[in-house]
Amino acid sequence: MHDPLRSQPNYDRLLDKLESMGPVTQEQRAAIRDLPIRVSEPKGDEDLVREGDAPKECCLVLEGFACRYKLLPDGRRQILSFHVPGDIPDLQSLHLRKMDHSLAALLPSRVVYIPHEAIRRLTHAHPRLTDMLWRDTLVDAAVFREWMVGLGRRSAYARIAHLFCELVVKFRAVGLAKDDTIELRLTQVELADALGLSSVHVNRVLQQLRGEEIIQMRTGRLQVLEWSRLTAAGEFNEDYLHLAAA
Amino acid sequence: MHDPLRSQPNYDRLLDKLESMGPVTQEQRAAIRDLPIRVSEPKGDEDLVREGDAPKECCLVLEGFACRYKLLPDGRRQILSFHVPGDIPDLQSLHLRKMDHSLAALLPSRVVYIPHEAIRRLTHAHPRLTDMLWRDTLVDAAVFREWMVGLGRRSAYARIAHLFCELVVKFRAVGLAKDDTIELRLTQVELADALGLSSVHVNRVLQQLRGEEIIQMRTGRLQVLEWSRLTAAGEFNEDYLHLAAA
DNA sequence: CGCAATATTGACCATCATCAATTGGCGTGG
DNA sequence: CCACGCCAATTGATGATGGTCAATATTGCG
Repeated sequence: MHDPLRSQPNYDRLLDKLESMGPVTQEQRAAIRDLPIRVSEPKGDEDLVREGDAPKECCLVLEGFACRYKLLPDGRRQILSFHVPGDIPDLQSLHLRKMDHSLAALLPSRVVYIPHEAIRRLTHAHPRLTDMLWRDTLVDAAVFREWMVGLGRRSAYARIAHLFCELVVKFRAVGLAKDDTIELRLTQVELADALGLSSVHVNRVLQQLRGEEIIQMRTGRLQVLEWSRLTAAGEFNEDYLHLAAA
Repeated sequence: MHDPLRSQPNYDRLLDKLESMGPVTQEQRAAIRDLPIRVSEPKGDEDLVREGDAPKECCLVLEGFACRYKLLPDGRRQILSFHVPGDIPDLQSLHLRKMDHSLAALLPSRVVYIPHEAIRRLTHAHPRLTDMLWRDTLVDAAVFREWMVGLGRRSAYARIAHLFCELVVKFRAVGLAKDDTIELRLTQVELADALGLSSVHVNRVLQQLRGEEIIQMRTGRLQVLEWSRLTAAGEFNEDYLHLAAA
């Protein structure tokens, strides 16, 4: 579980993301690479952090796929976000002591934990990096807002189309899309929990999207056959992902 | 529209909020009070910032009531958050160039606009203030998450009860609640747009909540008759508001 | 007093949830 | 290599929650 190594080569995805926001100096890059880390390789369906915890470190996803979620008293679940390599899904724990939701790996993944104290020193020493990390949490919030619109106002059909658009764009941004295809290992139950739907209904809408030849879904693989029809179906506009530089 | 005055006494609510997160030194307090501002007094139902804008300043609410929202192509609306005095609803614009949603006053209000450049200088000079402002945007995101759960998984009845709980707690936190009563000037259409419901259905559920003598609602006035039953109905737990110090 | 916005009501209906099987895919142990 | 078992996907039947439409009643306010 513990890994004494430092300066693993795996800040690359995170650095890529930060560089997409603006220039990163050699000094800043070095400061990030020097962050102490603890490596972990969760199996699929394993909680990384739980609601109620007061973690002392943040989790950076190196490989795999993760999500954040909340459980209701009766056991129903709402998935709040999906996370790809380069994301720090619980960066908010740096400033919010107690987790108001849980973080889980959805696939066997590789993550590193970075102590809050180290991040705090980093941010206090490098205001530009602070801005970038802050910005990252703000994009996070922007995605929440877009999901709220879907959950509150869009039909099941549009919601699913929209989520697929978002995932394709996010995967593409981290080099995990081959053309119009992504490796998406989500069960229909997981999709339903993200979309505020029942898995039965998700199943039916997926059949419709396939029948209309807008997408193709085989085991763990989503292929977009007609991007324009998918974005139209989901009323998708990627502005909310704020991929352009700050 | 423009007001050359500086050091208005109205940073009090913001300073109160920051102080609730941790100690604020005299120097930091002075730095905030010295921020240049432009005062504005929007009428009710007036947009302060619009989706697509690239604002060069942030908006601090001094008095009144505001909300953020998104419009769908067909004109339907999803309200994303409500804001009370002391809030900086569009602080995210400091790091996200283009607004992905709009900000509007719901009542005649008083707000000030603070230039991004001034805030940026402030944060780069005062890492502790940065942490606090960052934290504020993180609480914002935490509220989005809780709303997502409501929109995705809770019944109309629970959603409304939950929102009322949240509003009472938020109003109380800024001294705008008298005992169990708040001045809540929201139309049923506005409630519906926040809750992802139709106004007709909101009306019916409100009647139920009144009939059960859990709340009382007269014009612009919400009184909670039985807090325990309201929180139970809404499955409300205020942890997500992160009111306790960092 | 009269307008305009808001709230309320009733009738009807669509979307989506629930429940309960059944089918299919796939890894594993014999 | 094949049968078993498990999980995920699929299907059908039924019904509830909440939407839509349209009319009416209220309320605030100039």
